[in-house]
Amino acid sequence: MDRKTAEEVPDLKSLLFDGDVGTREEILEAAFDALHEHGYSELTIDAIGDEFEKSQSLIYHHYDSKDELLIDLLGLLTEYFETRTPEILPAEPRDRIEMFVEAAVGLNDTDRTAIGTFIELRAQAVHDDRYREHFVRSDEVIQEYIADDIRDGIEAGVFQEVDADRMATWLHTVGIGTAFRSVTSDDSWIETNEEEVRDYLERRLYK
Amino acid sequence: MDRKTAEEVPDLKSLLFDGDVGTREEILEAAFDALHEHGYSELTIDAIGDEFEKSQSLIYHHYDSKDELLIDLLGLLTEYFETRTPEILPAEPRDRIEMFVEAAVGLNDTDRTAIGTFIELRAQAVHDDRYREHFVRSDEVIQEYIADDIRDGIEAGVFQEVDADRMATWLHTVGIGTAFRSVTSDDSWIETNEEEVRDYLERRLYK
DNA sequence: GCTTGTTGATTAAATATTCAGTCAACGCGG
DNA sequence: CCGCGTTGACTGAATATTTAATCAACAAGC
Repeated sequence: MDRKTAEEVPDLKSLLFDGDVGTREEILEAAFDALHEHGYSELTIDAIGDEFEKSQSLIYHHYDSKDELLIDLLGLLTEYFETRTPEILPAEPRDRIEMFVEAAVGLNDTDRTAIGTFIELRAQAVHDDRYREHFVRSDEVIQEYIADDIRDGIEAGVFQEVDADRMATWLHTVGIGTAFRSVTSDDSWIETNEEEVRDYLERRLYK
Repeated sequence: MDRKTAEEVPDLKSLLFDGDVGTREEILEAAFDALHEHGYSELTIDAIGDEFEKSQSLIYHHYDSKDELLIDLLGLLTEYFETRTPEILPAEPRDRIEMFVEAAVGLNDTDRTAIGTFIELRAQAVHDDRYREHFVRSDEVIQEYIADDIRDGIEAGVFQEVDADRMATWLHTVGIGTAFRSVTSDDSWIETNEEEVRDYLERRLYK
């Protein structure tokens, strides 16, 4: 079923919760792990319970339903991306753009397992508006980060005078496409894809 | 849950099966309709049975399991895209590329509901290699169609001398990203995205 | 001793799958 | 042609299993 080689999943706990890890957080992490292991359509409360040190029934002490738990997890993940993204970006506009491209275009194996989980959650938005809302917002936020970087670069004179919003929209779409394709297909196209994107940036954005 | 306005689903039956519509085909269509209505994770045999004129239990006369049925449906859909795509393309290379871009970038509402179903199936590939195989192959096929069109255009002198495989890879990735994003988010970015893609083609591909 | 967290067992509903039996069509020997 | 056995499509109900959710009881800290 799964083609990943290493079993280790990025430790969401340490990423998402600095310090105070209560039961609620343990549950969220268990849900994330179970989601990663079984996929959304096979995700059961039992499976979440298996990833959870304490009793499965304790989940219902903290959440009213499985649904509510998953929506909470989704909120946590999107919020994480929105707040942490600007914190880890380098200072120089060009480095910042490179980092976005790197993240989108050059996924390593560890990232890919996490991104796969994220993609599966996103796919739920096709039929569930509560999911859709989260991604509408997170797309806006991420895209605005990119647009800001482009504007900074233009201001600093290292980028050409492009339409920042337009290029940010496009870059984000390419990122989503690359991520989706890479977790649902093989590797054969990745390098070629990256070449074209970088070539595009050289011609059109960088001075 | 759903933001589509019109209830009509594209008539798979008439699209996929010309003439001889046996029970097996009716089941496949029912599965497609149910998938469209409920989404993959909420898809039950009962729901498929509801879209199916005959008895629900008859499904098991034709298929060993729900799983087998869905894999069969997937095969049918990918095969459809692979064989029909070249048949409906115009003659001129530039028109052909335009049609690909149109399909990827300018999704109307009817298309979007069908694409949503397709995207949900594709998302299963994250955890199921049987799904993955289908998309690896169909990506290759579609991408090769695009590459061929580009080569034709270069030969005919209407396109610049670009690396056809590289641009085809990139175009297909953009198509996947646009499709995925459009069925899991809102509309606000669509036009901007299209502008950038068309601008890119004008600069980089068209003479 | 009251609140909060925790547990294992239990329930009720949902869901996939099976089954016993009907029916219509078909082939074929008389 | 006429009975008759065979076959495959089909049905409604039954079954087996999975799964979400509940509950009564226990423990610990305050």
